[in-house]
Amino acid sequence: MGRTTLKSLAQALNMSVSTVSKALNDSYEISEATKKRVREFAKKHNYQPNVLAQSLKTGKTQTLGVVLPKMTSPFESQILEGMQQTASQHHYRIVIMNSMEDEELEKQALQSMLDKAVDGILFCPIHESSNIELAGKIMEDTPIVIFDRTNYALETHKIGVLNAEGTYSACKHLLDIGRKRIAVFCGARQGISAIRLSGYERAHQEFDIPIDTEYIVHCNVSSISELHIDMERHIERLLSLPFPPDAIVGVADTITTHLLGVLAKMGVAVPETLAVIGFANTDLAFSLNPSLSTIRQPTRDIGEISVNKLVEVINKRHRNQIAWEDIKLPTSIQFRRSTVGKA
Amino acid sequence: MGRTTLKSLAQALNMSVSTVSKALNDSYEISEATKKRVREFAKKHNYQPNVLAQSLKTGKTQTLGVVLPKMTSPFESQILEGMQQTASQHHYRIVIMNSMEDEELEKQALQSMLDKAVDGILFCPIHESSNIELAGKIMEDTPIVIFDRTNYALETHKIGVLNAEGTYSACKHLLDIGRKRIAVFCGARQGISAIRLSGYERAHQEFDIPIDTEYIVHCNVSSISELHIDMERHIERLLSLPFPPDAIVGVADTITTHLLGVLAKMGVAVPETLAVIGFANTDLAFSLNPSLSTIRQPTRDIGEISVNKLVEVINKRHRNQIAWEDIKLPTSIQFRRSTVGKA
DNA sequence: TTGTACGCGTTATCAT
DNA sequence: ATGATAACGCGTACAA
Repeated sequence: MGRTTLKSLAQALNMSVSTVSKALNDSYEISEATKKRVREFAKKHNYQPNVLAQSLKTGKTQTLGVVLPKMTSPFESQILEGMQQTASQHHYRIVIMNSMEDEELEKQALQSMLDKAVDGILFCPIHESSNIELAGKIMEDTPIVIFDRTNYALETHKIGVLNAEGTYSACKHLLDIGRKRIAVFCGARQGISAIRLSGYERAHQEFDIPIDTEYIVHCNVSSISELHIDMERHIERLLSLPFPPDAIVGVADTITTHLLGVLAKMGVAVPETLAVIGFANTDLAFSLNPSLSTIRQPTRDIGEISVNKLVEVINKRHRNQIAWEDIKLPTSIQFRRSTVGKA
Repeated sequence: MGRTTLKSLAQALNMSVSTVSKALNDSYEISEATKKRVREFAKKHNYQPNVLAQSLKTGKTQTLGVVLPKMTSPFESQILEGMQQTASQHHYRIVIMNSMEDEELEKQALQSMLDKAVDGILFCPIHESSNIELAGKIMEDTPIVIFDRTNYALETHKIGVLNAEGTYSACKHLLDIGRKRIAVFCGARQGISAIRLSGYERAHQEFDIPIDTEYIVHCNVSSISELHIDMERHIERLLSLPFPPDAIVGVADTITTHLLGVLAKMGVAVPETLAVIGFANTDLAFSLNPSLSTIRQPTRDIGEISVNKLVEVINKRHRNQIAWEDIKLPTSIQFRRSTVGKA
């Protein structure tokens, strides 16, 4: 059996295709009587309009593209779920392209969006300037919204978090509870990591505590095993300093969570010897032992707002002269045993 | 500037649309000379075929739909990433619909796939019979592959894991290291949970150990906080039995990981008082303290094989008389300190 | 109020 | 080897 189309409906109902089309689209030029007849008949034969044909005609695909570097950690999947749900409310579907932190793959992903198969793009770039010209070109006819890694030189809406604030609050918390010698474990020297580091610096300035550069650690995050080795090395070094730190702040999910594992393996007492806090969006923070104090990002909101903003732009008549927003959502801190102890 | 289309190319090159089309599709009826001319010109004006028009014409969308109950835990996102990558290799894109464990939403998700906007569907059902008639109907013209929750009464390819085997191996491991009183923490009484429980039973039969029904615990998994409360209650009960258990097996990711947190909070020594092992696909197993022995599912393979099988069916001429496969991949166990101690 | 005719961009059939 | 034409399913300006 062939699919029910406008044509088949029209034939069966003995009217023209356009009448049926208009009736189903609730056009004012069609009488209530026929509308009802058509609608009922269509429902009975459960007619589903062919979205492809619709899209071809209208130029709208009701599809949003997401390009992001990875999607395995809870942070990304929470964002994705937020996007998915919000998009769904706006009657958009979502196609996901994983750039896998690879600039060439990212290029391909963006390219494949260029063929007018999406109405808008949610983009989390590999780094500050990855595929920037391409992105700019795409933006000429397809709106792009940047999320998470908002330090990207494209004039458009950006949705991220107050990264420096997060680290600042974590440090302030540590200082408040008497930990004055705070080490910080970063990833790369650039990007978000650097911004988060600045919060560390500000906290120290405010509390008039000089920063010991020995305490600023850049970990090798090329792989999990490398990370473990490197962290262990750094911890050993730090603990053998004349003035060893009494706390560590992790500025990325992977770093923070694995840090706790490495410390446990090394037999370092947390929080007695070293208090630990850091960015982490895992639900398992509670299950870690000691339970982990975390800086949480509002992932769901990031996803939701990104989609809302994108849809807003899509529906806007004149895309020039939009006042682009650089939205920074606040992080929230949860104090658990890794900083405050048994309480 | 308008988009470059076949028509605009044809005009500029002063030939017909069909010639250009054939040239770009490398048709044998076009001379090498013109092919080259056309290709170069198209590249220069970076022509991108309109996939919508292509799809409308060919009936193929090069899109796969994924319908799954949730996507926030690492287990699902690992599967998704596997699917995404494999699909990409086959030149398919992926659209994801989240059913959020809700049968009505699942119905909508499936419905929305019905409009011929996808070439095939990767489906992880809410439960054994959710939307089964609808799925059957869809299968009449769009192939479906079931993944993960393979106890679903639809005649098609299914890709899951040897669930009973996993629990069996975990129990065997515990028995081997001298833990003879094993409790098991399950979720619902049906579905995968029940299957995994059967592995528990088989292990006991084989080792000639009678099963104490007090040891079989069904947790309230309606929410995380409920789960915590319920688990704590059960653990208290178990430990005050005349013959308390000396090990616990968790048969679901959430249960296993949160179990460790609850035990830590209660101050129960792991593995001294209770050894813990269970299904869990989190990378954080290492970071948990004690590090967690886990039954791991080959998530990446599940995603990859599901897509491969689906694409295979899509490309098959005669869809009747396919020998449907019920693929069960082996799980793997990683022994860590939560069972074997400091080693 | 309803119907006719055309076009969206592509592929495919049939002439030339 | 190349070109004219129809068709995919839909929306819509225009005619009736």
